Amino acid sequence: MTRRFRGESVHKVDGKGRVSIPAAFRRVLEEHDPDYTPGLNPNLIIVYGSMKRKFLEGFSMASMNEVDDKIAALPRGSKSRRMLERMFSGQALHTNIDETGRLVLPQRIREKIGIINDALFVASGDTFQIWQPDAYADHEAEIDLWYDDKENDFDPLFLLEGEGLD
Amino acid sequence: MTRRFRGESVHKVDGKGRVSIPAAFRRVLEEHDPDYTPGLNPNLIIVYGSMKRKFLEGFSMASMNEVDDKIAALPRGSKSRRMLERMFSGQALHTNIDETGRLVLPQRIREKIGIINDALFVASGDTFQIWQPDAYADHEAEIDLWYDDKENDFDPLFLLEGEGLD
DNA sequence: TTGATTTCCATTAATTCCCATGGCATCCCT
DNA sequence: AGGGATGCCATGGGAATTAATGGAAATCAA
Repeated sequence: MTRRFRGESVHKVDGKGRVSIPAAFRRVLEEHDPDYTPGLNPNLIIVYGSMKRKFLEGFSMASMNEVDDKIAALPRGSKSRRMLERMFSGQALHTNIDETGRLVLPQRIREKIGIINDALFVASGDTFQIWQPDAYADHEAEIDLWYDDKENDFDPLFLLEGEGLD
Repeated sequence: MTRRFRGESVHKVDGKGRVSIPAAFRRVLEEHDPDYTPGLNPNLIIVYGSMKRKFLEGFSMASMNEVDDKIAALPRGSKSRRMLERMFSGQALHTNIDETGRLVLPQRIREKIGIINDALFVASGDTFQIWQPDAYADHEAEIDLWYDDKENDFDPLFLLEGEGLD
């Protein structure tokens, strides 16, 4: 296993849709782009998916290839395969980071998830998510509630022991 | 399992957030970083977690990978998994020790646990914790309270027999 | 040809790098 | 056993770099 995305941070989005990608994420994208060489700009895929989805998902080239391969292994014409293909082929955008470390989010995509001035980047294993900050807070509220029930010194690692937890 | 963290000590934090990591801890981090080679600087992950948590948790690469794998084994979309992913992917920081044996704690993280001039490092099995010294004292007091309930000659090792787990 | 998209340059704050010092503990040599 | 010499450890300070962000000029595209 190589290096994963890690961390969260908020960045400004300007009128043209430009956003800085967290520097730490850039390192991962570079490392996972087979075409990358120092001095060049790493590629990545932004998946926006259906209207239901309230965040964007960023894939390194390596992770995307992995997903593509898995999809390709599904029976041709199966419903799952068609669904996945639509999402990861159609509802996705191949782009790259520019020399100043920024990514351009087209207006249509920004509108879809309600981003205006700020974008929240959150690492999630071998992909990362981009949220409109308030939407993320709402989304996480449920988890927070559940967590608030726990003892003050509850260690989430306990969940790894996987007893009867959901 | 190999060598574990052991001991506790206080170190200065300067204006830039630099703190020396206890030398003994460094040895463990080096040993547990698959990418480490003499002359290089070992990587580690600092997990800061939710607002509730009053300390930082330091993971060697090996321990972190172990945790990542266990998380990946949980059912996708379950509350536990999302909770853990948020904590160990989002609320965490991948960093490394510099040539002088120091670690940099970004301001945001220092503020979160109230660290100003000093940081207390406490070993805890295969991870270690970083506390604002006074906060740790309070925390210890709670543990002492619990311990005071036990008989005078209560041997903590008795807990290993796994009777009344809580 | 007008709005949108890229490039290129500029600024400031944050982060990293490099060099320096004093304190201990160890080693070693005579 | 004395007395450096050696080396790692904990810290500090300043210089050099990178990161994040803004704005204007140059290109595209329909």
